[in-house]
Amino acid sequence: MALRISQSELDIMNVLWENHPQAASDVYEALDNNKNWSSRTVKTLLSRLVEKGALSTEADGRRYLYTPLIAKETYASHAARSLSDRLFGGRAAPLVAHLAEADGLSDKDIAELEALLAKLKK
Amino acid sequence: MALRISQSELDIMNVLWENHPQAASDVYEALDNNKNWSSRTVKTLLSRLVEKGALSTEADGRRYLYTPLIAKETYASHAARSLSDRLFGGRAAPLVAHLAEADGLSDKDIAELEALLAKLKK
DNA sequence: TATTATTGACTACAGCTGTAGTTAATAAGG
DNA sequence: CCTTATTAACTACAGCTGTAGTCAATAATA
Repeated sequence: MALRISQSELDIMNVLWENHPQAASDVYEALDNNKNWSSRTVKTLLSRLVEKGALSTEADGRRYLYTPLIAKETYASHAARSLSDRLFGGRAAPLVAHLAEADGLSDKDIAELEALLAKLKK
Repeated sequence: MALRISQSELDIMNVLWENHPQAASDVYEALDNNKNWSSRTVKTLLSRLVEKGALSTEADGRRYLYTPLIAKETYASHAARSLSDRLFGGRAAPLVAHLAEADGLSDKDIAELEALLAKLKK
């Protein structure tokens, strides 16, 4: 349930949510520009995610291909709710207010949110 | 900058954001119903928050009174942004969408968000 | 076939976290 | 004044995290 995914692990998950299955080396390269980890570090994080049950492996010759076992949606909903619970007593509005304040919502963001709200009202 | 506040520490901060300054024993009692920590644990968390620069202390006889050094708003904005960055590429709309999906926005939430958006558009 | 590169398995290690226990000083109460 | 309760300081310790290094097997290459 709790399936705690750490910051660094989340970077790995994001790569695999984008595209999967992928081998460790693929993940390493997909991260390359942003992160400055050694390939060992990527391997370690992958192993930990497998242990935690966040990734599955499938053998591909001598190596593994990794695939997320939990959907990004699932994790995201969980994380979003957890944040709003812990900081705002579960209220979404203050959270959005803080996002807006932190560096502003674009016009596109605003339009998207309005559309979303309209849909929710129905 | 990064000022990492852990889950448990955040529970302490929430108590002190509600009301401050407070002594360790006050914090302990304010938490009592929810959490099942020993008073030692509360003290440890308070000390760590002081070390981290999240709380200041002021002597009150033989004990300390604790006061937050960072505002809840500041921390909340930071945390909200960090989550949306790490999961949604900084887009607020998907985050709200996930909140909504996770257990629904109340009518009041929706009204609040609409008001907020209206204000942002100006 | 001998060498080199790749890969998973295992090991490392310090700092953070959750969750206290122990000690020593001191304040309060009888 | 002696006993008890309170409080901060220090210590503990396992599990998680960030960030790799080493080893051994095997695949690829010369």
